[in-house]
Amino acid sequence: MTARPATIAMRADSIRRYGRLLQTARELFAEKGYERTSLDQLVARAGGSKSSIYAYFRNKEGLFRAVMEDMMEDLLSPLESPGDDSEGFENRLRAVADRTLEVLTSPTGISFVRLVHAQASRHPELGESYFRNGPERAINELARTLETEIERGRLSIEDPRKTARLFWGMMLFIPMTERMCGVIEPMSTRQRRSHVAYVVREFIARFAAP
Amino acid sequence: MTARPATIAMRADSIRRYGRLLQTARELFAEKGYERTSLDQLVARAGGSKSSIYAYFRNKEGLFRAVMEDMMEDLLSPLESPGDDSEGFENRLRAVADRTLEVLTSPTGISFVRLVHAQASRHPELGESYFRNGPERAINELARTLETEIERGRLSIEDPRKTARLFWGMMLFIPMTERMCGVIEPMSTRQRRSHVAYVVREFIARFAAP
DNA sequence: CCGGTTATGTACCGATCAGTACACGTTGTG
DNA sequence: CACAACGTGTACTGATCGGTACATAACCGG
Repeated sequence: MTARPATIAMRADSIRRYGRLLQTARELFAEKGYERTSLDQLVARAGGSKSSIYAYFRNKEGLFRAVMEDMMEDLLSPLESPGDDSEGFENRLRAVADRTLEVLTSPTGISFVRLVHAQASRHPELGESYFRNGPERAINELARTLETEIERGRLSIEDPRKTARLFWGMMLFIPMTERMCGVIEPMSTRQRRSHVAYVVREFIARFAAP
Repeated sequence: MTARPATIAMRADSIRRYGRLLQTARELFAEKGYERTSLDQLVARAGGSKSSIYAYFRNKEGLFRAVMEDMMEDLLSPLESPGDDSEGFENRLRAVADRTLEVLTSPTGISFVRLVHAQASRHPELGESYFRNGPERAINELARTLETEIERGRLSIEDPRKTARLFWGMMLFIPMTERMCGVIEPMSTRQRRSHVAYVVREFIARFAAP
């Protein structure tokens, strides 16, 4: 297939091939789902051959796991930025909420969550891993932020973790559902900002200390 | 396959066969998803033969659409109960929220939502139809209830529809996500009641008129 | 420059799929 | 009772799937 005479060293070439297979598999799984993606299609689009797939990933399931790990890393890493304490509670909340909403409602994010939900029964460790590193982490980190804000006397909250769950629900549920059902396009920056501003404003107003 | 001599009139027999195919297809799609369910499996479990499937549903896609319409009706009908005005706002809110949470986090509900989300890109009308008859209706009905409560001076809310979206997010997002990812079992009645009571209490307390 | 090892491309395999052809048995009608 | 119409079961088809055997090509240390 590749007309390139391959004068380059095998090592580097293999790495490139590996990355290309992984990237293309990602696109295909995102477009068509796991079952509707065939390895022949993957080879046709990415180049190389099925032998490479089985050498690198053992089988289709192994390829899927590798793709999902790769996607998870890419999607969750933007959410790790620590948040600058100097910008104040409201701005920090807005920043982290906006990043989260952006990632989750993006085409890649929606495809990823669809794959996780659809395959969670066959791959329990996938659903578990996503939940622990995604939603649960977001809840815990927000809870810690809320605690310090409580100590400063700015919020009137009894259980920070439960309240963090409420916040993420208010922020994400409807936009996510709309995107998952395909009734809205990916959100523009303006739409996102507007939604985030509204929810954060409501949240702070409603949960502020009297 | 069926040893029954079929002395009954064809008409009634066909109806039973139709219903049995629909019901069994529903179970199979819920268990294994659309792509992993084969029509041979369906015939093996439901009895009858593939000819009947193609006579009744035209093809596999038609069967899928029929199954999803059937499931949607079953799932959404419990949510139509009007709600008794005499029991007061808080109790009505609790009742409708509990029914909704029960339906959506049940095994059937989770399977249905997974199918909708997974097939929404290939069947835009399916995602649309679910969203309009499910989430959107729930939002609109809650918004109407909120409006009357605002008029009575009990709530301090500017935009009832936006607030209804917040409420459903608080109520459903985390439990649904946990179920979709497979990190919790179906909720017990106690768990559901407890969650509903917490969210409703918080909601009313935070959004009450001063 | 050479021999053994590894990676890759090609051709193929059995299994399984959605969909169909066709013949059989049942049913309502003359 | 006979005949036409219809619904159903069986057997099949061509296509496609994941996975593999094998030959070839590129690399390495000697």
